[in-house]
Amino acid sequence: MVENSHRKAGRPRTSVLDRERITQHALELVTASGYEGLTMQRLAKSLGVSPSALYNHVDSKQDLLQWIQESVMTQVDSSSFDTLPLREALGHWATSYRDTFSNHIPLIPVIAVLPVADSPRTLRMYERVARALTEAGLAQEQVVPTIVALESFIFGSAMDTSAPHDIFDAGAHHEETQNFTEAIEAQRRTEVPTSDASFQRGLRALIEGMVP
Amino acid sequence: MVENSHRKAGRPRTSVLDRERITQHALELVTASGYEGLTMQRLAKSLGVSPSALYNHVDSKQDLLQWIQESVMTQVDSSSFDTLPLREALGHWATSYRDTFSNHIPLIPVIAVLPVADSPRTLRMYERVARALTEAGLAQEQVVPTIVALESFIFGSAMDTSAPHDIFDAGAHHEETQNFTEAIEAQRRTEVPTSDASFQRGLRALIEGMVP
DNA sequence: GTTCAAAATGAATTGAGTTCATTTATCTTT
DNA sequence: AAAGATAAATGAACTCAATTCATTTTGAAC
Repeated sequence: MVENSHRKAGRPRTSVLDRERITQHALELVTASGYEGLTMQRLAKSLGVSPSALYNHVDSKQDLLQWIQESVMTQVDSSSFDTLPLREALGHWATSYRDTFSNHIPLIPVIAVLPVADSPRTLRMYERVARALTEAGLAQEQVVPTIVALESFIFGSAMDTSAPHDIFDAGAHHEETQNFTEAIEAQRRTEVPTSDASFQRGLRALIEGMVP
Repeated sequence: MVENSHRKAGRPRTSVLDRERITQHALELVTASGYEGLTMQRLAKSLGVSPSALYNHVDSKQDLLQWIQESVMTQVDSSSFDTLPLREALGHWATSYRDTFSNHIPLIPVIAVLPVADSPRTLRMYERVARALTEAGLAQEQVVPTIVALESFIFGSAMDTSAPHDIFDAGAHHEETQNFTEAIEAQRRTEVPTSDASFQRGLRALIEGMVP
């Protein structure tokens, strides 16, 4: 464990690095060149420091990804629960959640498996949604399954946004896949991107089917 | 591209390796020790061959993962569309799909982004579902969004199954997250695993809300 | 038997994350 | 002001991936 908080004795040299600066530079790297571009070496260079110096502050790259998650989480907008009726609020929140993580897909497998206690912001978000669902009269034992189902759909949909637009091209197999091929064509004619149409459609169904 | 199929001239030595044997051994490795255990080195050793020999048959590890995907896809059961009413059939299919990929989570980001033309079996599965939806009278331009929404939910839910059971422990933050904490407790009392309850609940909502 | 080309080899390359002994710099204490 | 304590930073090294390439092996076709 790395501790940078309560210092006691014999002061060391003042540090160039701290969690905030590291996270900020990591996010800049990700924005500029994606998660493939985020290596400890490059991050160190961006901070003007040697790679090993990072390990005085972060335990591992996994750890760094958690810091990034916590930061990215601030982009998810939960404010609609204060201003809109439940169903609309859920729609806004879910959309914001998906759009945010569309740009941070490699975080998803990390998040999906990590204890929420490590991410206060995530926890606060869950609490806000749970409160809204409870106040709307949803049976208490259904609150968590409802949130998890929505989140699973959101994560899956976020990954879907990174699919190439021609992902469904059947290539050589058009004859054997008539129904599917024609459905693709029909959808294409609507001129709505498949991932958006799918997200809207699924989200509506989930909310109407699970939320009072 | 690697071609092992139509041979023409000057016969070389008979190969120890082919797609089938490579895929089979890769799957054994994955089953035995997960995807972290699947390295080209270990795969080569399992096949009694040097790592570089693999590259006469596979272009890259990505390629190998696609082979695995194609093989794993056979475990997804689409037969219910021949025997059950649409909604029940979708339920069976989706459940089988999720259960299959619960054991192959690292494949999900690979699949989600890859052209389906590269996976004949996936394509056939889509065709089967598309046909069922079309025959049931679903508007043609809604067929693909319906499938994609279901699949996003399935993938997200599959990832969720690998979460630790105590993922929602709020740790030190119980006071600030009353609603959520109590919801967790209520859900726990049902003695149904959270991931299963969530999947059932979301799946029902999606089917009822999207399928005639 | 000679030829030819695919298959297999093994050494080398690249690039990642991480560790560690050592040095640096600054605060605290005397 | 000097000494002591200690976090921070360094640079070299280590491990372990995937992948490449020059070379050798080998078995079918002629």
